[in-house]
Amino acid sequence: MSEYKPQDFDKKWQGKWASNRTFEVNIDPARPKFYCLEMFAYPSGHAHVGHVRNYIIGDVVARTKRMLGFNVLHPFGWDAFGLPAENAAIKHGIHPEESTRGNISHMKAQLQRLGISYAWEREFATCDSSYYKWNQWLFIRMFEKGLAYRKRSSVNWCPKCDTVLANEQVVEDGCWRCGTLTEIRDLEQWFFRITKYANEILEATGKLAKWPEKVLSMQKNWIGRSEGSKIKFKMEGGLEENIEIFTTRLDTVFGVTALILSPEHPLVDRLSLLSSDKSEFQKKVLEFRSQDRSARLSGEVEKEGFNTGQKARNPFDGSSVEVWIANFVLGEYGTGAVMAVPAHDQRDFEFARKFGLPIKFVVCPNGGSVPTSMDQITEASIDYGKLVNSGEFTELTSLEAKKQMSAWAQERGVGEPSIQFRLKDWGISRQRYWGTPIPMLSCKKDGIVPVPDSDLPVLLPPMTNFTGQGRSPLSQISEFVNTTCPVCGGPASRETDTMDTFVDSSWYFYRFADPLNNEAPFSAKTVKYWLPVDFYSGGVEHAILHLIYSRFFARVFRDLEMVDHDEPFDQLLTQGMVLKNGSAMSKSKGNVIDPDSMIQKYGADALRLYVMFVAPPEKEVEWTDSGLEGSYRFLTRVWRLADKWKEALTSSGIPGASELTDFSSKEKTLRQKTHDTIRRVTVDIEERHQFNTAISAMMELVNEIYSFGESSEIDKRRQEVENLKQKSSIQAFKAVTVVAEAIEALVRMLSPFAPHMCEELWDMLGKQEDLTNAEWPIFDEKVARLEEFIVPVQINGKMRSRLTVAAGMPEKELKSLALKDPAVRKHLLEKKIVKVIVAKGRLVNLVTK
RNA sequence: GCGAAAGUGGCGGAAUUGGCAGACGCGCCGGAUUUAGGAUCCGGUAGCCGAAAGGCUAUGGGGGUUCGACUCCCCCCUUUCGCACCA
Repeated sequence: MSEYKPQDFDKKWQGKWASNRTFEVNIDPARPKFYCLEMFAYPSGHAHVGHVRNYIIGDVVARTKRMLGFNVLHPFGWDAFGLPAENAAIKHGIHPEESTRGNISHMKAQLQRLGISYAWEREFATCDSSYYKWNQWLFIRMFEKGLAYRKRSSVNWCPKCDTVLANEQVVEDGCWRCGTLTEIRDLEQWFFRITKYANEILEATGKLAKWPEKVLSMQKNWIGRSEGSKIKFKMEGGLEENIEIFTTRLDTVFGVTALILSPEHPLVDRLSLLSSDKSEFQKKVLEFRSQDRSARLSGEVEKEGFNTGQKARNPFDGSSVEVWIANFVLGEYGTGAVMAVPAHDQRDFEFARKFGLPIKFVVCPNGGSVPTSMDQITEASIDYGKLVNSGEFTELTSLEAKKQMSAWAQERGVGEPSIQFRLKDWGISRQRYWGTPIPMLSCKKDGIVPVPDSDLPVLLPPMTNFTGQGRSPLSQISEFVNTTCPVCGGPASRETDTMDTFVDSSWYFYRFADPLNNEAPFSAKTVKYWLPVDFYSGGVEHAILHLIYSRFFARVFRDLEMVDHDEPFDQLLTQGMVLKNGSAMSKSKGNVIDPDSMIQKYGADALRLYVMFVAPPEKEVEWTDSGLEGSYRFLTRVWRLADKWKEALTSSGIPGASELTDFSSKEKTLRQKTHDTIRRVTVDIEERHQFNTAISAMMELVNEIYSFGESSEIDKRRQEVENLKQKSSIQAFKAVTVVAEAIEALVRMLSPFAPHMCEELWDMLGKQEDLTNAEWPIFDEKVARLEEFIVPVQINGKMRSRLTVAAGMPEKELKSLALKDPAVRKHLLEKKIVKVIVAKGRLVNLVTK
């Protein structure tokens, strides 16, 4: 009798996998490939079970696919640049490089202790110059194509830390690090022209059939396409300008009673000069500008605005309307100006009520009527309907009016159809040290020029003193900043900002295909074989950022003729968090479950199995120690089973189950269960990604093998084979064969979840071949077919009896059997059968009166 | 406010095409084994009535479609997530 002690062999198998290079792969055109990827990790120091869940999900898929005959690429690496390491450097004086490398090696060891089947030879970190070199190379290609450009824009500024913060680093108006209220500053920034692909990316969401609906709808909302028109209103007097507005409700244009500009609108400064009280005008504009962004973040803010005193002419009816400036109109969206239609837009309505603007009703909703007095109405009427008071367009439906009005405006040169997106170009400049240097120079004579490819990478210079003071740490290193212009040879200065780390993560999955390439980011050949990623899993928090950026990069590569696909990820799984005491694990909350201590106590396999068994992968789960113990118990149970049978199973002369006939009914039942389990587990893992039900199917099989083996008759046969070996009776061989079939299939199917134990059992069962690449058990439909069914009999939809019948019994016979059944007859007394429904061998329902 | 998803025993969760609701596991109860505890093995475990046989009620609530609804349709409630002045 041996005992299940994972501590005795976990390390042994991990060592063998590494020394045999079991998970390393090469291109093999003869075999179908499968690229299985989990979102790579930010090396924070310690992985907790929440992180680890994702890696286990990917590992089960990768290991299963390997056994199914696929050439599986399953790599891992590190998203190693970023603020936390730099902040730690400021706080504790440890260089980001040092802390990052230390964290990586610790986390790598954690993943290895879990037995995740990564091709570690492909590992890289984004802070490796051999990786970020290609960020720079790519940046230059994008610059050449006009996809990377510089412009002035407003950014979040923390006055205490004296640095710029990314949008996502501003939490409730304040700096995420020190809580100081952030300000808005205008700075020169580099942008990626993602908006060029906005429409394409949006339209292609329809093709992402294997992505969760939730992620697709988040992306659609984020891109935020809206169709409408741009219309020019000519200013009267004062300025000889047009004010262009964007609207999706051109049908309401006869209801315009004002134009409203955002405080950031380009005309605002000139309008202020025409104002009777310039200083008051400018004061208000500045107030709005500083308030605007923080107001948006905090949610609700009172609508404020003022009349500029200027007027503009509505090209449709020639009416003259006042031009206002208000805080609720966004500068970055559309044209930065809107037409106010208080009768048909709730925001305009509120604004009009507050500031006494006229309200003009021009669209009568279907079934509604035109209000007699505007004083009565309490909210805008936003529904489509029939136009009133709209000149030649009166009586048209909203839809028809939009079309005709748009054409009307276009003919007269006062408007055009327009599509606007909520998505903005991606600002990638970061005034930080720990990131990829932007490979650009500024020369007095030649302007902004890229670093020549031959000078790449622009290495991140050594830095010792992290103060967090002053902007762009790199600007403090004069040896870095001062250089020569590659065009004229004169003095030039380097760009001192670094790239957003989302640039790093937007294409790392291509690099895994060809991680050692020195000539290019990757070769077309390797990427053509391995990409797109077949199965990608990670947290839903990346639904918009990383997953949109990557879709953008794929298209950039495509247009650079480096790849020949549009979409980088075929199938996406977003895994749920692991909670402890109802909330996400975090160091600050002190509720972190450390995988290492669990592995120490129960072994890697029990942890792996529990995490997969507790719920479907997309769901959030609450961590429970007792659940983990249950999984450990199951593994112990499997172990004991194999241990009990190993003598008999390793006897020579046992025929394969498929070579024998005339099994007893008990044996048939176990075989049926074995093959049905193969079917269920395969579908659950491969197609449905319902790992929890795959495991419960295997648990059922184990229960079945136990009850089969516990019978004294079978146990006698087991002993007979153990003692007599090849001289055993055919009956004894049959019993052992059936168990052998079940246990072997079980060990194979369980191995993606519990690879260490299964390797050990495989060895124990005398198998020579390598389990990692062993064949997935083969499902035999004929064996899985039940010979007998239990058919429920209902009367008026209520369960009354069960019939045990042979498979394939004709309807007629089933019906008469049901009617003869005593339990059924009891319920049929004094009742008339109106109808009998037989659902193809599954159920009988008698309808009575 | 808008959008999406979800709501099933004490708990995590099953139910593949509209066809036996509660698979599997946790927990709990009982039995076997054991000097004892632990471990293990076996059995029980939605609620209510009943000694039992059996019956009734149950998938957030209310209606509907159907021979039959956790599953489809309508209304409502609750929870979670996402978006939130995008004109």
